[in-house]
Amino acid sequence: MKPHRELNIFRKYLEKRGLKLTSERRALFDELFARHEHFEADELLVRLRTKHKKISRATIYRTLDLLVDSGIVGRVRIGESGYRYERLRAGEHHDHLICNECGRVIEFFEPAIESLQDEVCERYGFLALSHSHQLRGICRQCRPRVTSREAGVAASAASAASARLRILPTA
Amino acid sequence: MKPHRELNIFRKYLEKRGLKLTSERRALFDELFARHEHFEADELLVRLRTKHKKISRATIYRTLDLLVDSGIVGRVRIGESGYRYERLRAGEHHDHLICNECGRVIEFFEPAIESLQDEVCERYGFLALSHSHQLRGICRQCRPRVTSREAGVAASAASAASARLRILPTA
DNA sequence: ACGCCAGTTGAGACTGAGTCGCAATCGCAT
DNA sequence: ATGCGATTGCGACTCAGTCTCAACTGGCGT
Repeated sequence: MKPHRELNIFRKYLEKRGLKLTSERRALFDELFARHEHFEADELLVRLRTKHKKISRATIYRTLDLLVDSGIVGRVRIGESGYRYERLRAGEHHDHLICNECGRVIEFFEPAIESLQDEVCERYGFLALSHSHQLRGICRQCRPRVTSREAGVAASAASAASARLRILPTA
Repeated sequence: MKPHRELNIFRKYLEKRGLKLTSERRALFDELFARHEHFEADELLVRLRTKHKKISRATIYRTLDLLVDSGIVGRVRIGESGYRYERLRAGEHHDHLICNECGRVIEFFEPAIESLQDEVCERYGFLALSHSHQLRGICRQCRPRVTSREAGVAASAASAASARLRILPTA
């Protein structure tokens, strides 16, 4: 459970470019690996403020940048505004199903999609460096609630959606 | 070429909910369908400011909301900040390849990916309402330039990337 | 163990994108 | 032409994230 592995990666990352493992960076790292898989910058700020020590917002963001750069943490654009961060297990990769109702984030991995992506890239001579793939909608838990609540517009949208399974191409 | 079709959709959309086709909405619509496939809100603001009439930022955003809601225009989160809009040809749908170097946006459509998505949703009992799928990297045109410029770090990243075609899972 | 100094921090000003409230104005059905 | 609900522009506001800079500190060299 102890994130020895990640800490070492981070340590080495810092060392390699003459950066320091300050108490703030350490505290942030610990908080992050204490429990949370997904989190937002301000969430961390509050959490650290109340629990441990006060760390300025600037430092949170700066440290998060380092963690992202070192590959330990991923930065995702989920939802309407701002970023969301998530721990990255080395080598692993996944995409997201995001519930518009409860905000739940479901991770999924579909190798076949990945290889089709590769194919698309080849087709266009495109060298992919990263990708972002999210589906937004209603999760299993929220579906009963939603369909019963909004019988009108939403229901027709929902039924149309279930026929084609994608209706409002957000991207 | 004249976007009669879209104008009518918009007109009907407004009518249906007792909204008005004001000169500002009309100007925005025209500008949008004059040429541009992809654009940003501020781009429109500037364009309209200089060319035709002055339209406030608030109105730009408000009108864009209507256009998105009416299904004529799509709102995409591309790049680091803010939104990007694009005209939507009815029924069509596509995803994006975005070049980190030149900003070029390549549209692609891969039916097989779409149906795999549907499958994933089914697996999780998830009702998809929209999706967003983007690959970031280097486009064909920029590849020679980039690899020659940055022989070191970038090159190793690039070669690693070409082996697996995705390296830094951004989402 | 100590000192040094590049790297780091916090505070708060700043930015950019987008939203809001409200008084003045306009579209359009009658 | 009239009336009134919809719409506009303005500017103030929010929110997330960045920047500046003086004060502070980790950890290498001795």
